[in-house]
Amino acid sequence: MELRHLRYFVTVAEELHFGRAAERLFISQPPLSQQIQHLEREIGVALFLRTSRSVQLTPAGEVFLRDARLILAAVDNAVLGAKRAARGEEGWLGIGFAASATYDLLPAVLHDFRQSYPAIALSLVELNAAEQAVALHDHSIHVGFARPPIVDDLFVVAAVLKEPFVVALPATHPLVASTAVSLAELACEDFVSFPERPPPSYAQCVRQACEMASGFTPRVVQEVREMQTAISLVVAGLGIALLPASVANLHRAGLVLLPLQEPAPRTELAIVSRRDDPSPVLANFLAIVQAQIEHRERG
Amino acid sequence: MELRHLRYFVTVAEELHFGRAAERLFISQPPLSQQIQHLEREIGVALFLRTSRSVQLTPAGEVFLRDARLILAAVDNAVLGAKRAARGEEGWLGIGFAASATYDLLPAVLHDFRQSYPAIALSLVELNAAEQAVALHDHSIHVGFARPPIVDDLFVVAAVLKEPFVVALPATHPLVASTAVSLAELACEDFVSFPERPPPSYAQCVRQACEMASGFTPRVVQEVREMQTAISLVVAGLGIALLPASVANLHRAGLVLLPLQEPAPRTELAIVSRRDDPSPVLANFLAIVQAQIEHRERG
DNA sequence: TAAAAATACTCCATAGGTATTTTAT
DNA sequence: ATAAAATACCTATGGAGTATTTTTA
Repeated sequence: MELRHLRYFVTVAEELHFGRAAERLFISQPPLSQQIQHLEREIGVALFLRTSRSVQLTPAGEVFLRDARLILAAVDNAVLGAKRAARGEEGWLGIGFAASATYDLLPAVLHDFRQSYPAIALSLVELNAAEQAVALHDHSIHVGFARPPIVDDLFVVAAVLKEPFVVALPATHPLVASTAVSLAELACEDFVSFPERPPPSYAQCVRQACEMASGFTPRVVQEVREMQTAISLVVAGLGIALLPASVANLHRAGLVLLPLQEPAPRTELAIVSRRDDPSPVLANFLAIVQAQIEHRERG
Repeated sequence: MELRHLRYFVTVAEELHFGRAAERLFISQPPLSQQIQHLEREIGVALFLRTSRSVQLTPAGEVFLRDARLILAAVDNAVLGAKRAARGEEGWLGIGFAASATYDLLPAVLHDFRQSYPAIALSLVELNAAEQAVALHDHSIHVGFARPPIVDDLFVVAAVLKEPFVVALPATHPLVASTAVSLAELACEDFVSFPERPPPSYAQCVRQACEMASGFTPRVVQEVREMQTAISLVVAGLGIALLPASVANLHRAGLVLLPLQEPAPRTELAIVSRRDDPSPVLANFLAIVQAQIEHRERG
């Protein structure tokens, strides 16, 4: 069976007259009769009751007519869907993000993207940089947000953000009176930090920042995975933490966030995707990210 | 576009290899490549990204693959549906029934029919005999239950029931002490009855029964459309009524139903359908009715 | 008898086959 | 160098056209 049979059948069912139906289909009447016969023979059921004076649908024909119309509409719809998908307006986008990834840029980007492409299904999954690389490889995500350095020729990496650090202190800490803290002042503090392995990781950024700027290695008393947990431990007095500035959104009673004295090291966030990913959805997403970044740099 | 294109596309999408896909489709590779190209040209979108070493779906191809599979499944399903409809297992059946039609046979028939053909949509509508004739003519029902005589060459009429009358009396009526009543005893009673026009009607049956058996014409003090209403008026003491015996199911406080003395006239119920209706659903329904009748005659 | 569907045949467009070329790894 | 898709060209199936017959209202 071919769509031709369905198109012909629907037209005959609408006209209930082979001659007029053939006219509408821009073919002559005999081949139309034949095609309908082929169709009936193939499905093994009479669809029309014909006399030389009248054509009417059989009950099977009525049922088949409904289905045939749905199928033809589904075909048109599939073509439109493919076109929409080619424009990146339909489909899905898998996004991986590190636990340390911005609590500020990502929500804004997601909001903008939803606004522009409401029909795209978004799949968000928290992954560290190494997991993101694997997920990009096996196509389970299209894009990842992670801390550089990310080195893989399969990927394109674009820096999206250079955030200053903030020092997270419990409200009881002697430094809370300061307006800005220098890294050197933190050399003897206990640190709450994050897993360094596998690299690249945010914890690495923190350690390198301390080593480069002030020559000390932070003494980590507690390792956690989530920003939220780190803050809880700081509030509980287990230590202090260096966090990306965007966590300012996560204010909490008993928590004080102080900026570092300039010139302060910064932590970078990058967006990673496959160089060979042709997805227009991805292209649209990257464009939205770019627009959001530019908007921030201007505003 | 033809279903061939969809079948070929789905196979290539499954194999991601034109050569193997062609093998599975029992054609050679070049025409397969061509058909996919035609498809892509027609919908104006690339569905595959090919190199000489690899074939992969574009995002548009992924979306189109889902739709193409649904369409091909819908086609198979439409064929099965038509076959089921031809066997009278799918479709709909419009049933008209007179207000006086049995409160006994019809529910039993509907129950049996539902049991055997659960996928048939039933459309029940209360119509008098004249309205049923119109509805049968314009195909808004397939079958009607009405009182004979029904004379129209377009129709086949089959008697399904010959019911005795029962006399409906208020509990306060002097005759309630009797075990059976003769029609002659009712000559001077006030009657609650039903519209005689348009014929044929149940009210005609009642009048003719009285005239033939006892030579009187019942004095109708109130005309109603529904059996339920007639019973209410009888209970309220406005008069008596001759009802078909099947209303015994509609018992009510203050209502007494008495049989007529034999030989008593009977009222017939017939089932009417179009002689030219080829519907296997109708055929199945008539068979169920027949089976129910035979079951009653035996039981 | 007339309108309309079916049949008989003819033709050609195009699906599909074979041979070969191109391309990317 | 090789595997695989694309291209070129040929063949033949079957869809569509024309002429005619059959059917029934």
